[in-house]
Amino acid sequence: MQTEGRPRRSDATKEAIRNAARERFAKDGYERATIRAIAADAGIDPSMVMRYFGSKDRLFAAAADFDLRLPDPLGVPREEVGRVFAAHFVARWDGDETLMALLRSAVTHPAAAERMREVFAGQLAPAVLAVAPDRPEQRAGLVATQVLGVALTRYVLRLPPVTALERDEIVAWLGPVLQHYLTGSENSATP
Amino acid sequence: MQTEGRPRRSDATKEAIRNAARERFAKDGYERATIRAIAADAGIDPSMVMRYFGSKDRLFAAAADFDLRLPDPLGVPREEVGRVFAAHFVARWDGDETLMALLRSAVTHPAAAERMREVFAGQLAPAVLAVAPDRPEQRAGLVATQVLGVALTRYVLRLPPVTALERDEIVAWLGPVLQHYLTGSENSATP
DNA sequence: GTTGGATGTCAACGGTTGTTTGCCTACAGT
DNA sequence: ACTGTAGGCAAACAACCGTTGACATCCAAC
Repeated sequence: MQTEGRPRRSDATKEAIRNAARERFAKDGYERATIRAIAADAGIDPSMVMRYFGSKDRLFAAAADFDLRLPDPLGVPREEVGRVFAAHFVARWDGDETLMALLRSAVTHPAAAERMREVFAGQLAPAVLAVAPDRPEQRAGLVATQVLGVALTRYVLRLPPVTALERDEIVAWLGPVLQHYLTGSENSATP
Repeated sequence: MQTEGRPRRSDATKEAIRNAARERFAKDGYERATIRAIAADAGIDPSMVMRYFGSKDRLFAAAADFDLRLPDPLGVPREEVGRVFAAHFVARWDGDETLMALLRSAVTHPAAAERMREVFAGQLAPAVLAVAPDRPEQRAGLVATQVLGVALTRYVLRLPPVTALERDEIVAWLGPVLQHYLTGSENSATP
């Protein structure tokens, strides 16, 4: 199957729609992000969105293609992997609003929730497996609770004490916790 | 101001509406939970919802009145407060769908997000203050990240590794983490 | 028994949504 | 220069939303 033909004149429009959709989904969630508003942001007619993406669902799928870009855990000392992961996640959340689009939409839109599950099962779980062969899925799940909890309270709910934290402070607090989940045991305190 | 008159015949209807609204808001979030669907669940006409609650916003406010029911932290030994809090939260999430209604709605509805901030500022922060006078708001915020992260991944996103955990296992993993946030310091590992 | 307010139903309004259809324009291949 | 096709726009569709007002019905107080 050929996915890349010769560049077409409409590629720029398609890209503009995708970008506008990402912003709207990130800011408003799936239901409040209307095709009309997305089209207006992209400077074109709503029907163009349908022509190029078929439906709102498929537009969302195209706009919410997310890559965690996790670092290779084998490159860092085992006792620092928690801090490295924490630093990576916090930096990743700030630089890309795709996760926000995914998070805001996943709460009410089943397909978005499924995509979120795929991201963590397909990207986080393998990385955890490389550092902790003992019950890796469970550890990956626990890491997800803490990491998504920060994203939720900081960027979506905007709890004042959490938004007030500096990135360094978050990393300093979260590092030992993720280390606990990655290399600790159920009954141990933080390592 | 008198808030409680003689019992009226409509009190049962009002209560039925509130219960149906709580369920719908918990399952579908604010926008997808329609007044028509709520009224159908309660077995009455949609216009009754407007008569008794005025608007959808005020119905939500009435249905999402949430109490964390936190235990008094002064009643438990200082080194066990993390585990006690963890056990309480996990049990609290299971028994009451009001938090789910609040969480699912807060992601897209600003008023619901504000209510969520009030709950944690007004109920969690004071409890934390009693056990940790040093930077209590910050610690309360950190506890919120972990606790809401579990609620999000377990009950909303339904990440398989998290839903698979038993309540005891969650408490065992979360206890040291909350203890870290409540009584630890930024650079310490073990509390 | 009559009256008056509380309780409830029915139908409709104005607005917004995702999606479809028809038509016009502009450009690339011949 | 001509033509076929891709790019783009405007209008409309059917469905659904929150909300409103007019009208029926019940029950309690006089």
